[in-house]
This record gives sequence, structure tokens and C-alpha cells, in this order.
Amino acid sequence: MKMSKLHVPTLKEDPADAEVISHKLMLRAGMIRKLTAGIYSYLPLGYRSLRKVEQIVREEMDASEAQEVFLPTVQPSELWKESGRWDYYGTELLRFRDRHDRECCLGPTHEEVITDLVRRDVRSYRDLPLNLYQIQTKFRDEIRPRFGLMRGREFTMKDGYSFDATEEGAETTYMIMRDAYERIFRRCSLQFRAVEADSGPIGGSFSHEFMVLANTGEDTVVSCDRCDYAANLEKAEIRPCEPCNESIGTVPEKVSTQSVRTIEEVSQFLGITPSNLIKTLILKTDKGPVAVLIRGDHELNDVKVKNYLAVTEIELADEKLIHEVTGGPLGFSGPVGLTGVTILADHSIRGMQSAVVGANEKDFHLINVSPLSGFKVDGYGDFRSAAAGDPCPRCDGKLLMSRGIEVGHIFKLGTKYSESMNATFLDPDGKETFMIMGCYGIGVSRTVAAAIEQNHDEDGIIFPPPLAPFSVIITTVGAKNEEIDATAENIYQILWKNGYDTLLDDRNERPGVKFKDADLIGIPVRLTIGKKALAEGKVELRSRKTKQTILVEINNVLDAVTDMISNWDA
RNA sequence: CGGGGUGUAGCGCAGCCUGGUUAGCGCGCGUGCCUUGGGAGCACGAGGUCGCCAGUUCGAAUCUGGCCACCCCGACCA
Repeated sequence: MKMSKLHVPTLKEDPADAEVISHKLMLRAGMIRKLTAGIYSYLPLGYRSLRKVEQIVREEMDASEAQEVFLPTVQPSELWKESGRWDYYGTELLRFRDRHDRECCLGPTHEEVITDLVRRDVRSYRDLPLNLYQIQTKFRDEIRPRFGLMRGREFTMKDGYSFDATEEGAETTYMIMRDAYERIFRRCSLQFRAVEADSGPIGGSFSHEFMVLANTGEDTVVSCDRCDYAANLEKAEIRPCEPCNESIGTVPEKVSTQSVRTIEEVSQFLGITPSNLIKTLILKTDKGPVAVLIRGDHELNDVKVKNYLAVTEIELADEKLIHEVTGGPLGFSGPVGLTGVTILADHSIRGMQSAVVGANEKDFHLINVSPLSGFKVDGYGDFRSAAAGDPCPRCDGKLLMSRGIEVGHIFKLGTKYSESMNATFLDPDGKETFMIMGCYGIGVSRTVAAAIEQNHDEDGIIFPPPLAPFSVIITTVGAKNEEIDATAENIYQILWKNGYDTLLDDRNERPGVKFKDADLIGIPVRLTIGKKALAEGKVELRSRKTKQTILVEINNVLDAVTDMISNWDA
């Protein structure tokens, strides 16, 4: 491609509405343009990168014996009602009616469609396992789209679904997909980790998220400094601590705490540390209110509570509900004497000896309260979020926190959809059996953004070669010169013939402009052709990553380019 | 949806508080000259329903009300 013909509207300044670096750079590099909130057009460079990722995904999925299909975007409400998700999915599902007043939605994911497809034609265990995938645009009416392609409403996703006859088969498929994902993200030159995750609203029994490590990530990844344990913060397990079994002979005492109510204020006021406090959080769920006790220095993990209670909705209670439940105002709740509500407590509460709790009365707290005798607990569990420095649940190491961008997610779904949608087959004994499903997603457009988050500098994007829209850019410098132009054209042809996507910057621009653009759009290898070096039969080869420049003989250009690209990650 | 903010040329912004001729600046864009190893210079030029609607006023980018869009912070997810 000739730069003079390529549509790359680069920008000198950062667009005002871009916050994160990948968004800024993709706009500045002329890769994408926003149409409306969370919805973007891909320009030639952006689309080329997107397709590079798609191609890697395709190759690795195909190599894992998954088969590509292409499914409808518009889906009838009937299917969603059948799976039960029409009511469950909420406003993220964009619904509308067609001219016949039939209810439809735009597919945010395709479990229903694929399950319907498979149940129609697959009747025998002989047809299983079956693993189908597609790469297409999904629409999720996100509450708050942000950060450009990182959280769009419309985005490109690879989603795959597997159907197995047996549990063992389903687990094997899961492992195959896990391996495929490792290969895919490694090929994208990304630094990532596969972490244990909560299986979320799609449901299912176990799942992994693939997290690209980046400071701007929206997710928190917990990992061990000793072993390879890594988990999403929502999921990260806390090892239960030893229960304290001696009740020291203290008697609860009511103290006035006037207008102090936050953990910080109360502990300062009483001259104790937050770890001596128990915070009593009143939560509203679809099965009624619950009280959850968490140590003062810990954070509630509502996903854990949600899973423990098997409820679908959970949120912090408002002041009115708190009053109804405890009889006291916000900030002074406590478990002592609390009735008519389920009381859950985090494991760490058991290890406390004399704690401070709210008195369920304005301006009063109770001190010297023992979890052993001071109040009733309906269930102990793991209800708090891991924090940096917590012990690893698997070994003696300590947990570290880092930020991650979720680019892939795999679930073993089990029979959730096959049961609700009646996807069955006949097993070898002729018995009708539910298929065991798995689902495997990759945020393709998000992967491009994540790669940029991880690979950039002050001059622009530094594309890893597998994702770069073009691998090489040939930049001619100096005034119009036939020899330079001819050499450039010649090398350009050679590189294309040898499989390198090559850009030729033949614009009548000053060198500075060409260099700035080449850096901004992040082409890995730049070949500069100028008068001085050419007089010696040489051209310059520069790595966008190391910024190192070497002079190479024109005859050796192909080898030198190959060398630089194949040693990119070295 | 709750809280905060912004809307003026393709992009980035000033002007608004304290209404008053022709609405500015930088970048970009067009033409010409010139220049060619890190976003050159000079000259001329094109480009604006000041987000939309209503109101106040002799007069509104500027004041008031309503609406819309977008961005940021929280609950969701690839």
C-alpha cells in the first residue's frame, strides 16, 4: 500500500474525549472514529489490526478442531424466553419490535441461537463432541461505555460453544480451549495471565479469564508471589483463619461515639485499629435483607455473598431499609440483638476476640463484644475481597494485586442451556441425555486496544508484529530523487512478494512528518531510504521498539527485516 | 440510573462571569513560492445554524428555562 493513497487521518493533538492511552492513540493514529457513544467505525489501519487478531484466533480455533460458523445478529425473543434470559438479562439486552410487532433483540451473546441450532440436527452421541465458533459484532447496551474499544457497546467478539456427551469430554474440551487461548494470546505478544474467575450470570461450574496486564485495566487480578495461583478479585479465595476459641472474660459495654460513624472515625475515636472493628453491612437481595459482618479493615465481596445465598440481585441497603432492619441509623449497625434477618459473617470474624460493633442506636457502639458469645451468626463463609499481602489459598506465598484487561473468558457451562432449551442426544444405551456445554469468548476488538495499552511510548503505538496493520514501512527522505524512489519501489515489491505487509511512504512530505506518522501508527520496522546511505548501496533499518537503527546492504534487506521481526520479543 | 462536567470551523481551545458593529487563536485544509533526515517558512484563501428549542431584551455565543448529545466517577461485562 502506498501511503499517498491510504486513508490514515492522523491527529497531532489528543482528542478531548479520550481518556486512556489506547483510545487516544487509536484516534490519533487514524485507526478508529467514534460514531456515537460506545460505537466506532474502523478505518483501514484499525480494521487491518482487527483482522490480524481475528486471523490468529481463527487459526488456533481451527487447529483445535473447532469449526467456524456465522450466526444471526437479530434474534427472536422466543429463544430468550425459552432459556429464561429474556427476563434475566436486563437493559443491556437491546430489544425492539419488527414491523409485525414481534419482539426481537440484538445478540449480546449466542448461547440461545447456537443451542437451538445444535438441538435441531444433533441427535446422537456419535455426532459429539461438537465445537462451533464465530467471529462477529455483538451488541451490549452497556450502562456506561468508555475507554474507546475497551468497553464499547458494539464490539467484535469471537464466541465459541462446545457440546459434549460426557463430563470427561466436556472437561477435555475445556482444557483444549484453555490451551488454544494460551497460544492465541501468546501469538499476540501479550503479557497475560489466565485467572480463576466467577462464572457470572452466564452460569456454570468453572471458568477462567484471560487478563492482559495493564495499569489501565478495569479488573483487579490477584496473584501469588510464590505459586501460579491467579484469580479475579471477585473470585480470589481467602483461606479461613483459625477460629479464636477462648472467650476472654469481657462484658460488652455500650459507649457513646457521638457523631463518628465511619470505620476510620470510630477507630480513631476509640484509639484502636480498624481490624478491631466489625462492620455490619445490610444488603438488599431478591430474597430479602441480610446482614453481613466483615472485619473493619476488610472489603465486602458482594459476588461471594451472592453466590453463597444463590440470589440474583444484591446491593447495599439504603438508610430506610437499614432502619427497618436494625432500628438504628446508617453507620451504627451491629449484630448484637439483631433479629429477623439472616446474619452472615466472614471467616475472619471468628478470629476476633473483643470487637467493636455498632449498637443499632444513634451515637452508640458496643465494645468488648465476642463473636463466640456476643451474637448469633447464621453462617460463616468467605465474604470478603482479597487484599494485597493476604496469604495465598494454595501455598505459603502472599497475594499481589495488579490490574488487568479481560480479553478472554472460558466457561464450562454444564447443562444450563441444554436443559432449559432441551438440547438432548441419545447416548450409547439409547437414553436421552442433555448435552454438556462450554462457552469460550474473546474480545477481539478489545484485544487490539489491550495490545496498545501494553505497547506504546511517548511517540505512539509500538505494535507487536503479529498485530501490526503493516509490518514494514518504507520511508523515502529528501527531495524528489529518482534513484531513491526506484530503490524504494524495488524493496517494496520484494517485501510484498515475501509476505510482508508493507507500506511505502511516497508522500511529498518533509522527513519529520513521515517519521512522526510512522512512529504514531506503530509500524514495527521502518526502512529509511535517503541519499547518503544509498550512495553506499545501503538503507537504514529501524526498530520501532528499540529505536535502534542499522545500515544494511540493499541486497540484504529481506533477511534483515526477517531477522528483526522474528526476534521482536527477544 | 445517581453524582460531576462539557458542547463555539475537521481537531485542540479562548470569548460567556460584566449582553453591543465583521466571533477569535493554534493545528489541519486549499493555492502559490520556497523547503526536504524528526510534525519547516512566507503570502493569499476557504471553512461557523456559537448543540437544539423557547423566553428575557432595542440587541443573545454571552442572561433564563426546557430538551439533546458527549465525557468523567459508581453498579455490569469480552
